[in-house]
Amino acid sequence: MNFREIEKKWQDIWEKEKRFEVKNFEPNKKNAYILIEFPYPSGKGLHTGHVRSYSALDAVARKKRMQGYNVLFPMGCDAFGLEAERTAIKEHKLPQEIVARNIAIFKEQLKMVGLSVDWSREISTCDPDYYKWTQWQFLQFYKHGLAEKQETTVNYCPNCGVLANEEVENGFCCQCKAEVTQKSKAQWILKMTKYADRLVEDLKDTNYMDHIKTSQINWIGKSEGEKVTFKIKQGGSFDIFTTCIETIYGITFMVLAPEHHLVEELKDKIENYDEVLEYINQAKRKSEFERSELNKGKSGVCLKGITAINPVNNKEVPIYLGDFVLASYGSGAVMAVPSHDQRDYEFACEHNIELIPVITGKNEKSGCAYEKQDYLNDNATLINSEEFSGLEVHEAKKQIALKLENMGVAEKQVNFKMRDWIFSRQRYWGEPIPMVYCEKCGWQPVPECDLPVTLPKVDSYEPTLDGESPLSLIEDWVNTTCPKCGGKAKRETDTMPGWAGSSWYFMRYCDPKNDKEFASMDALKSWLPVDLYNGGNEHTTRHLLYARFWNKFLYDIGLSPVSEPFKSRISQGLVLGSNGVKMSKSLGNVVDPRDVINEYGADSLRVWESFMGDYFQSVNWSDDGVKACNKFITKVYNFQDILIDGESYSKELEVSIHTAIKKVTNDIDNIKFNTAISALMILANDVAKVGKINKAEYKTLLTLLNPFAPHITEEIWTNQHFEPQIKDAVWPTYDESKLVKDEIEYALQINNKIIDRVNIKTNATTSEIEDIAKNNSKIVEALNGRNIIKVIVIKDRLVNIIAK
RNA sequence: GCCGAAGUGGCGGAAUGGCAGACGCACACGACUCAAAAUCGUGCGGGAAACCAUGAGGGUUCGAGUCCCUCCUUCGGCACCA
Repeated sequence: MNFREIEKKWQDIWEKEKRFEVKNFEPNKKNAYILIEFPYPSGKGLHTGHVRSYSALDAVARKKRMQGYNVLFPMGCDAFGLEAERTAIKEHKLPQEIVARNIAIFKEQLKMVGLSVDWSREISTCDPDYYKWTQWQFLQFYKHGLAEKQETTVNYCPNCGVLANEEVENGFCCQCKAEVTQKSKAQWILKMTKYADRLVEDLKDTNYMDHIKTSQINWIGKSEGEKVTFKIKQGGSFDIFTTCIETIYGITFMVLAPEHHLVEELKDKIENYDEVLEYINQAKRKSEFERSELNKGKSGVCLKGITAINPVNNKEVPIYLGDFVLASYGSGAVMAVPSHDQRDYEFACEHNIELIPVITGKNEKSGCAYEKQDYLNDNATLINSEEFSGLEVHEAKKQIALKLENMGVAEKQVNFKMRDWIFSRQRYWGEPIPMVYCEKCGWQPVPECDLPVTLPKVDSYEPTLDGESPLSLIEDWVNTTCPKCGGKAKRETDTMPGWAGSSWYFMRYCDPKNDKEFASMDALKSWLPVDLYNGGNEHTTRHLLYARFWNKFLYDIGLSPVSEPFKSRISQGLVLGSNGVKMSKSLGNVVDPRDVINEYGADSLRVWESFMGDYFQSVNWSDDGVKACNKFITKVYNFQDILIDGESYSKELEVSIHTAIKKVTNDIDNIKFNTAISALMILANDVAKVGKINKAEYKTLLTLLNPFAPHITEEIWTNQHFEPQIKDAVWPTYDESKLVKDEIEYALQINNKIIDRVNIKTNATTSEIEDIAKNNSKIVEALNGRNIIKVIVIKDRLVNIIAK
């Protein structure tokens, strides 16, 4: 049988019929929105790992349609990004060309899989008709005060300009191996932190898998504590944030981020300023990630000649710079309590600073700090803390905070781990940020009627050495007029990050051709929220957060109908190469779906990808598995040879059929595709054993298999002239009463050891079952006169007799 | 370092706290064949057995792959979260 030929035939028919095109409103039908993260069309094309989620979610979509839903199952491309730009530079082509080429490959691959995608809604983030609206939405952020320019640091390579984190390897440029430093730069940011609380709070309105909710919550990282002002003896003051105010009497030093403004302000008073400068320069060479690694040692330098005053007892303590303190979190300064914080402890050991224990309960010589998570559980009390000594920790926390607040040196503060979203990139291949700078009027938004601000086509779009975007070199594009005063002005040359376009694409799918607005409210109302959103694990924190934030903002200004855009979110496991390593071109373990489809057919590939293992876990690719699924499909195909008449299920297959319907239905709903396929294989085995199958049974089998193997099932269905056509077939339902067998086998145990197995009538009562067990001859023999202490009856499973 | 996920036969993996290994691969034997492939049938964790087996060690329970604690290993994410 030539699978490929059959599949091509049906794919052409579907396309010609526009079988999967969907209307926004379909009277008498409920809408369902099934979404897969749109792929980034890299030059590598899709590998069999991508096909796993596509075939799985396609099965969900196809089943939903047969259950009477109006299903939106769209596809598009996340086309802006670094890789296309790099490839373009390497191949001396335009990124536009590279992307067009990659999209063509990717579409060819996807179409061969036979997905029920509505291709008429296809979008691409680099299409001006699309990014016009990304820009328009940025302007709304700006107009509502959520976008502004702020000083941030960027990775800077003297030869290659600004680098992405990804391009920095151990502090060196991945291209030219030059040393990378951190450079200060004004960049556009979106004030996502304003939404931090709601982004945590509203997770309760979603059905994300628990670990995904946890990831979101941890990323946002809300913590409540005190902001405390410390005076500097030599003049001035600074703020710190702490969640452990109860340890304030244990402070033996303070640590500032190397970038802290005090260093500059107090430079005349710092006795070892040269040494300090040297340390700051060193810190500039490290990325935040490197600085974050505890095992890199506790580097730091003492600011000699200046000291801080602990407001609680006026004690004078030294101030250090330490690169483990980040300027971007809290106030860029911490109070250090080495007896009760491990990191402070290690820093103190390194720099020979004293320890003052202020909480009871732990041997001081244990070589580590007695930290919050431990002492909070120990009902510990304070020591060495003046009037607070003897208080239980929770009480001390309250009273110390109160005292400091009354003194006017502290206030309650909520901090978030999450930061505002740095939205500028000094890159060519992204959406131009639609802002104009006028000497007189400052930053001005491009008038909405002038959107999109299109990317100019240029010859050179390599990053510039002055750290500006390559767009800055295109003078006739940069120079423009001020929308406000009409005078000379310059365009913003930074572009948006790849995350921008992907933060709202699911909305555009609802109304992809709209040229009046990014999507009409009616269209959005009919589809949102997305019922099932699937994507990679690597996107369950950042992309998901950005998209939720973006939507929440649009919701607030009345442009999105829902406050949470995704009802549920799942993430598929990776498909690794057959050697158990992530598929990559350089390792030569990439499997192209086109090769598999040409050899075994798309249906075999799809069934195998569903069957290969738990959807959420990673799994190794195997060719043998495709072969096995091909065998299974062929077996179902060959049932045409043993087909007999019959419009209702036969007695012989009735239980098998109802069992399969129940299992496949529930398993698809619960994202357990592997056991759904297994249930279908069991049904096929039962049919083979019986040696015949009637029309009603075959139709049900084909319907259940259709979401996974849509081509071959439609081929068989059409060959046999089954009525109605499969596209109008209705998903079968099962009858619970038909699942009940007359008898069930029970294991009879004594003290958890199996003594015998017996069949017991399904409708037997617990006491009847107990009696059968007690009177069983093998049990009686094994008991050998021992006393029965307890009998445990587990319905449909076992009886366990506890005897002494 | 932090956050998240996961470790079950030769392999991929099943298993609402209840008979571990469903379903499939590989393998072996048999049928069909001159032969092979395909197909069909049988067997298939270890052990002669008692028993032993779900990364290691503890715990809860009549009963633990599943729940709790301590470790080890692998994978994904990261912006040290004070």
